[in-house]
Amino acid sequence: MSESSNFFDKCYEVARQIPYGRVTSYGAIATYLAAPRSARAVGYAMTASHGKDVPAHRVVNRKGLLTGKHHFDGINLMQQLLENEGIQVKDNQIQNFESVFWDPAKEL
DNA sequence: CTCTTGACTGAGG
DNA sequence: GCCTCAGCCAAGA
Repeated sequence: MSESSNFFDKCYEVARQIPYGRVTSYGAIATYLAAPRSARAVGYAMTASHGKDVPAHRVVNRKGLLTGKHHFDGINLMQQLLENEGIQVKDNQIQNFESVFWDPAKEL
């Protein structure tokens, strides 16, 4: 119980379903939640995902840029986590983005 | 209720 | 491909 907001919980669930070594975009999650216009709201939910079992480091914007890295404990933490999963990151930009991209609306 | 901010996205030049 | 503008949704003051 105690759901702060159903919308947030939905975002967390999808983020948790992201396979290891893969990433997705805010819009992809929003689309999967039947709210393609709520991409910013998804990012907002990720901001509150701290302390939860949500791999928010696997969620980036549509360009594959680590726009949310500043919200982690360290500026390099997000990139470190991604590289730890075998994802190459260069200057906040995920390399081979479309290869590591995981779309919940299609894969799920 | 109104205004502001934000881990976004798409369209236009 | 890059830069700029506008639209959208959710939470907080």
